[in-house]
This record gives sequence, C-alpha cells and structure tokens, in this order.
Amino acid sequence: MPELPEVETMRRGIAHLAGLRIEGVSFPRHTARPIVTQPAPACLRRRLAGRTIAAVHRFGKRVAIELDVAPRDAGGWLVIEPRMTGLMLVADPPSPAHVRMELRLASRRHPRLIFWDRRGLGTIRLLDAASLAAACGPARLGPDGLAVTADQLGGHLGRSRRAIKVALLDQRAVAGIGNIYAAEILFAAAVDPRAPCRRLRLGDWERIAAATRSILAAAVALEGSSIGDETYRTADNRSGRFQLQHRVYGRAGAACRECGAPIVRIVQGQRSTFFCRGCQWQPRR
DNA sequence: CGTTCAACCTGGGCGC
DNA sequence: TGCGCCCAGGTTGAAC
Repeated sequence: MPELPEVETMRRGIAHLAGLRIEGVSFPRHTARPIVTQPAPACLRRRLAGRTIAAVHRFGKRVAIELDVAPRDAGGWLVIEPRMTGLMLVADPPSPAHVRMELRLASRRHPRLIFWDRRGLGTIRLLDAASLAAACGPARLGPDGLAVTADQLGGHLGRSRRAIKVALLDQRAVAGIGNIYAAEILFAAAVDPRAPCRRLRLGDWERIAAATRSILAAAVALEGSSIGDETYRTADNRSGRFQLQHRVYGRAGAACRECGAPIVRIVQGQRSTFFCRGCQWQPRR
C-alpha cells in the first residue's frame, strides 16, 4: 500500500502533532509474531514516554518523527515503515485488533497517534542521528521522487540491464516509487516497462523523470490511492482519491482509456506489472 | 552485477 | 460451508 503519496499524506495528516508531549506508549496487540521494533517494546516505551514531538518528516516511504533532545541520547528519530498495510492514524482504526503501537499525547483535541498494521510487516525503530543517516541517507535512498531529475535517473540507471519497471522500484535510484506508481509513471511516460534501462535515451529519461514528479505530485494532491475495502486510509480515516485516476494499475483486461487496447498484466521480479501495448513503447534501436 | 526465491504476516476472493 | 489456492501497496537476505 503505502508508497510515496500515501506516506506523504500520512505525514501531512499528523504534522500538526508537533509540539505535543508523549504521555504514554502501548503495544496492544501481539499475534503470531509481533512486528519488528528497535529497541524492544518495553525499552521503546521507556525511551519515548515524556518526550515531545518536534516535527514529522518523510524519507522515501518512511515516516520519521523527530523528537526533542534526548536526555541521555535515547535516540531522536522514531522511524516508521508502513510496508504493505501500515497506517498512521489520529482517528479510530479500521479494526482495533491490529493496532500495533499507540502514543498517548498530552492534548484533549489530539489525544493519540496510532500505528495500525493488518499484516504486521511494518517496522518501528528509534534511531539516533548516525543510525538515521545510515538508514535513510543517500546510501540507502536516492533522490526523492517528487524532485528527481532525468540526470539523476539516467546517471544511476543508464548502464543497467534491468527492465525499467524493476529499476524504478530500486529505492537507491529514486525514493518513494512502489508497484502502483511505477506502472502509472511508465504509462504517462509512454515507456514499455520491459525496456532495459541501458536502451533508454535522454528523451526517455526526461519523460520518465517528468512523469515521476507529476504523477506523484498529482497523487499527493488527491491523498494517495485507496484500493479495495480495508486498505489505505488518511490519518483521519478517509479514502484517497488517486485510484480514480489510475490508467493501468489493476486494470488488466479493461480497455485503455487512451487507445482502447486491453491493458495487460505481466510479472516482473515476482510482482505484477500493468501496461498498455498500444501506448507504451520500447525505445527504437 | 543481476535475477530468483523464500520469508515475514493477514485476509479477501475465487473455483470446486 | 469449507478447503485449497492465488493474490495484495514492501523489504531483505541467501543462493545461483
């Protein structure tokens, strides 16, 4: 679920909590295996209680809550990675059973912040500045998708033999693109997802970079994509609306809105790729 | 260097 | 109704 637009919407939906003090922390649900936290929940609870939210940031597909200065460096960054089904919520969760962490806040209007995760693949980590730099710095995350340039994309991927669709999911090349937006970006750029990166020319990279910025920005403006029933929700429990703009993702067999040809689904890197054979082209050699 | 596979989890949808 | 499969927005590490 959460790719850059959804995580950015989460960030915006909880940014107003800056300035509030964390009064208590609970980890209510333990199923077969609890989600990954670092450090362990009991220790995390001690280190978070009493601290104040300074600001809320986003690094790629991660939400990073900056805390006030730690008394004895307890780590100043609470980094949450929603993975497939994680949500940051100030509203009631879709189901109480999958609340993984609840921060109780010193505010009557905003009494809590919840991390909810049905599948439980998400992670919660409290990091110091050095660990944050290692986890979210340029070695791990490339330029943000909202601002990536053709030079950056082509420079990083231009000599790769990988298919462009697979390469766009590489977070070191560009941060924030996931399976939905990779498909939508390549449709907007009119590039065949199977095209090897090394075959792409400058004009292709320019269209891909421009489509990356514009598709992600449009999706942020519509608060992300909500597909199916129990799926992505904003922090105050509303649906995103960008799914109404999808041109290829999830539309296998349906007619392309541009040319009428059927959208096809293939598998690349063990994940579904959707594209239109009529509108998306391999570069000519 | 690149690809493939399994693993981590829960739940919806489908065919039989 | 139930069972067994396939599918799902992500990431990581091992094996080849």
